[in-house]
Amino acid sequence: MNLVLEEFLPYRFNRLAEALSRNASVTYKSEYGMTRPEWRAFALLGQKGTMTATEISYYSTMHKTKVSRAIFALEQKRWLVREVDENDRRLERITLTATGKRAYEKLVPKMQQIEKEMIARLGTENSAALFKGLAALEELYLDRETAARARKAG
Amino acid sequence: MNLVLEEFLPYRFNRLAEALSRNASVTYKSEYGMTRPEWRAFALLGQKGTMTATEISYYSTMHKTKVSRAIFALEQKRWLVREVDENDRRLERITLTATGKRAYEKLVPKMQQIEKEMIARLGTENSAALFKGLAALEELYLDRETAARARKAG
DNA sequence: AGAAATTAGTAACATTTGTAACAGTCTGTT
DNA sequence: AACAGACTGTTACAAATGTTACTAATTTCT
Repeated sequence: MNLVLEEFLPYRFNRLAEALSRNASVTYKSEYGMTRPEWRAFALLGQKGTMTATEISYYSTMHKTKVSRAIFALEQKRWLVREVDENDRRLERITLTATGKRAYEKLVPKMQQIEKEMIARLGTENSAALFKGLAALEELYLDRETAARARKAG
Repeated sequence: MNLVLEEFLPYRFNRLAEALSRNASVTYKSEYGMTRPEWRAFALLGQKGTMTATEISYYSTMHKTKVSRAIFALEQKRWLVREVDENDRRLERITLTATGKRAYEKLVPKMQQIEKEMIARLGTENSAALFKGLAALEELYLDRETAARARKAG
């Protein structure tokens, strides 16, 4: 009858997720004034091009109201524009503006650098172990489609 | 210039942390009506015995206002009592009541079972890899003391 | 065709969380 | 002793998030 909180896996994951996010967010927060939901939507738009809010929600695993607010904020910054889809007028096609794309091109290398340094500090062996473990967990704990996307992404 | 959100480590950690927490919280939420902050404080009190709010905050990595609210809720449930420390009257010594301890003894095995099943599903090899990777990350990304505690905890 | 159900996105409301200020207590210096 | 500074825990206020309800558009079913 002895549970040690610090060894409890969900707690360890939460603590690490917070630490890694804090570490990564320094750049997009301080240099670009973005929140985490904004960063996620922004990263997806840069990655995939035109998307709808529902698609952003799906790929970012964020609730649609959160996405709605993030998109609004990015729109205020003039980093994206919306266009009503003429075939289905419920949909809004969301696309980064030229300004938004420039910001994306400047921000992404910095974010990649952060991740690269993290993996470098971990070392080859530890990061191989980590990635193996993460992939296995994702397979088990993310819904089938999400896991398939993660697996395919490698 | 191509960042894939689903491969981005902080995002993967956040998504998994959410999934694992959701999975674990089913039990303490539905059966015991506890929130996550309450569960963390409760688990620590059961684990370590009498503590102060500051100590709970330290070991749970939760802000003191969050701890304050969690303690208040657990007190309403009659699961803990406070006693002002006579040597330093700023401090409150917090201890589980007999009722609280009974709940702890009933809840902990269930939570351990959840974790055990998770590790079993992962398999020996994957969980070994996962634990190795997590330990290495904690070493790098949690502050020195926290990491030392985690390492010592094994 | 036309009613009923579904979908996309937003808005209103409630809850949770974070930030800043606070009262009470203790410590150290003079 | 008395003052400044630091510490513990709570409270008041602000910001973020989640839940529900809604409008408008589309699809489905009869």
